[in-house]
Amino acid sequence: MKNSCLSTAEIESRLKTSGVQPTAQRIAIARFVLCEANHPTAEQVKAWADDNFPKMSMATVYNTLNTLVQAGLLKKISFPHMKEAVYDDNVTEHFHFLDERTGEILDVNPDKVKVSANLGEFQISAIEIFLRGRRK
Amino acid sequence: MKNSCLSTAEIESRLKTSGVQPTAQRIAIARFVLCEANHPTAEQVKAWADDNFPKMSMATVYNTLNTLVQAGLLKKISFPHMKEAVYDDNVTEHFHFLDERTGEILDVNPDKVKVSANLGEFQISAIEIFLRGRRK
DNA sequence: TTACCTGCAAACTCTTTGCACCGCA
DNA sequence: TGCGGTGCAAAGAGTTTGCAGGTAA
Repeated sequence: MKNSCLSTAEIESRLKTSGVQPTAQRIAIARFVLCEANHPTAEQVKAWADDNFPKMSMATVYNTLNTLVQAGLLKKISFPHMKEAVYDDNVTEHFHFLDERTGEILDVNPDKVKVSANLGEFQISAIEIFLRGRRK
Repeated sequence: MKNSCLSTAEIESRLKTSGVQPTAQRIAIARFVLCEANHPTAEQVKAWADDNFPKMSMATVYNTLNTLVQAGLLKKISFPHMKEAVYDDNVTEHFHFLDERTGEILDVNPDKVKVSANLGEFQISAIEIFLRGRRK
């Protein structure tokens, strides 16, 4: 579990602030993705829900995740090495590192990476970086 | 059409060299992807085939593209802004730039981009960079 | 009451696979 | 003749959507 974990009440408040009506399903999923999970897929959210919530359908999982993305609480990301999308609770600009040994995705603070590109007549508005490697 | 365009005979020779039996369908697709197209999707290859080849099925398009990828003549890539895969005839290391105005994908020579990252205990084995922007 | 959310199933897109047929070595 | 490639259709994964019923303000 992440150290920045929030209480149910805090999740509810964040949902309201973002204009999302806080239903039981939304609070549960938001809490899981924002507090417990690390770049989960919809499948993983569903698996968690099956163990911790009575009768949640896959459609509700997707609908809820999409709602949270639209509200700006999550980012939907697709990585080159997997076909399913993952949901990232870190909505600030950052990069990703894949530990090829464990398959784990780690966030990389942009401060850790220096990039400079000169594309002549093309003006760059955004940069996405995906690193692979392993623990030394 | 790209300036590095190859004749049918040259394509056939490249296929043989790569251990791929040069059938009519494979020569046609290889020539299109290696010479005419720019990061095409399977759909675009199929559309081209419908106009330039008698009766080629979607399965053959996919099978052929996969064969060419396995032979090392193409790379299959998925970009964050689209769900279908594209096929890249540039198999050397390089990055990509999306012109947000036209949707066009441009290859970026690694020389044009300087990256340095310090991830402490994590050793980086590969870097993928996707740039977005527009022509000035 | 009314708007909105949920569950289910069906649809949809992209890609792969099973199988019969066919052609070239 | 036999191996391998092709075409077709069906299956498959991931995701979205339509609709009926339910729930909360």
